[in-house]
Amino acid sequence: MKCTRIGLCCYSTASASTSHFNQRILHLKNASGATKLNDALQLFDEMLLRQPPPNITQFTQLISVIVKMKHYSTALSLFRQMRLMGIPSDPYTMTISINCHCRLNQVTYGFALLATIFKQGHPPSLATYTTLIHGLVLADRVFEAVELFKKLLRDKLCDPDQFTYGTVINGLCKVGHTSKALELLTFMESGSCKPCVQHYSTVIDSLCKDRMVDDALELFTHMTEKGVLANVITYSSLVQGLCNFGRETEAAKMLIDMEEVGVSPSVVTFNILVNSFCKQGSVKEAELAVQAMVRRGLHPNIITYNALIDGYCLRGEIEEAENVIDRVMEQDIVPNIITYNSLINGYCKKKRIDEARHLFQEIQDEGLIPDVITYNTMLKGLFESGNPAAARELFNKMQAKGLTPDICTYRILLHGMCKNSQCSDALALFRSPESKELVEDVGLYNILIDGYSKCGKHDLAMDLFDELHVKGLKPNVRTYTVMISVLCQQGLFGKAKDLLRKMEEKNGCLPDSVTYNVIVQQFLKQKAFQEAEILLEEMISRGFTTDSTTFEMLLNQIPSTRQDSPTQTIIQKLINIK
DNA sequence: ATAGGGTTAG
Repeated sequence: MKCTRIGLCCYSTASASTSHFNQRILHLKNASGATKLNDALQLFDEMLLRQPPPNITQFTQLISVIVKMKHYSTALSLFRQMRLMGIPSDPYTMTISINCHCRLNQVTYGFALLATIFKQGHPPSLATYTTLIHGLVLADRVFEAVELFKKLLRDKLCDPDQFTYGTVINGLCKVGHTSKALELLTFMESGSCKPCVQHYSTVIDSLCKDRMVDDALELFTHMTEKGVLANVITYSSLVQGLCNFGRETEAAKMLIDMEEVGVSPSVVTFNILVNSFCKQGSVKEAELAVQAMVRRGLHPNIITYNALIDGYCLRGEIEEAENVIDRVMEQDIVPNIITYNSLINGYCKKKRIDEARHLFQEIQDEGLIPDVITYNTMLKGLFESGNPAAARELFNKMQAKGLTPDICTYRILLHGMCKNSQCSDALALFRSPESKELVEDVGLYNILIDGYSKCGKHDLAMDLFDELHVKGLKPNVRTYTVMISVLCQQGLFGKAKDLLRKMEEKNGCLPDSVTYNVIVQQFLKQKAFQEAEILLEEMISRGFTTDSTTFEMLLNQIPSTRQDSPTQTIIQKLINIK
């Protein structure tokens, strides 16, 4: 096609190629597969070289395809190439560029482009503003996002639409300002841009995550009354919220409810239930839920099976877990690192450390990369099998492989070292510069205080308790329990009792069942029966009960007490509870 | 004709 003059020939060619490009763009929009990106880039090159250049809208459409595939830097480089070829940007391409920069964590650059839009003499559109608001949300600058949103309203720059509201509501939920999100939802209801199921679902989900399941259920009823139909995601969020609170029965009922109104539960919905049953140890119920999903024509996926495997492993039923692996393999589902983490954990719990080590090696030979959780599991197993040296070696190895230990790694290490009479090594690790970032953790102090007290170094334990306050960390119920135990072991019973009162009255930290058992046992050992009885009455009235050790110590008192003595009365009360 | 957001599982 050699058209040297502007004429009919060239015009018709351009028009033919326009529809040709349109077709290919349309095709790409619906395509999926490995060659999609390359095909798009190839088409872009052809379009860029075409004389006369194709319509800007075609470029916009094509680059949008690339953006949807999340190739933001590539999209930006294509805009750069267009500029070099003399194709000017317009408010549409600018908005896409802003979006790309925002996704690449360069919201500041996005605002620079906003200035360019102004300079070009265009008033920015709602889409541009919404993109920037979203950019601020992505950058965790939700306060500024809300300010910009308010500015739109105040200065009447644009009327927000469902996109804008959706972005702001999501941002508010993301930073935990669910009540503000709820206010905005109410504000929408009073205006002309009514909230839809997605807006409600976002807030419902956030309420569930804030542990306010009943508020979530209330909002769910409210949206239904407003005539907005819940979808599978709304229901799944609620199922999840209920399960997190141990309300599995209501969750299962929710599943029935949704089917009655014609919303089909998805694999995700069922997985939430399956997982929840497994976590609370009822793998049997979980298996029934899996059967129910299969009956509905849904296919369990690796997440379903991982839940079952983990459930069996937690119960120590390794054989059952291995059977699930076989079911996975039969269906050509590929196990992932999470599958193996559960299994390794199962072997470790059963003290079958050699099998754990073997599996750990085997998955690496297969090309799977262990994550921090794999290493944490192995470390715990090695310590518990009495091999701190191997644990230490593995800890070095994980760092050499570029994995950053997390707070759990340090807890496992410190606890393991203390248990294996390496308290001073534990403290050295705790003080080492590489763990500096993570040591602002009460849990680590609890472990060290406990460790030092158990090896008789009470002074050091007390020093650590003081240090915790200096660092501004708040002791929790475990810290107090350990400290109470330390004080008792030193014979400072008065101080122990004071601390028990102080934790609650001054620091708002309620003693739990362990706290009471620890202190009661100490008093019983000292034959301070009256003190023990007062505390036993208190713990019973608070709904706690004795553990087996405490109960046994009490029973041992029976021969030396009268029938109507306080001790026997308490024992009778405890029997009634149990 | 072309741009922007949103909720569910290990």
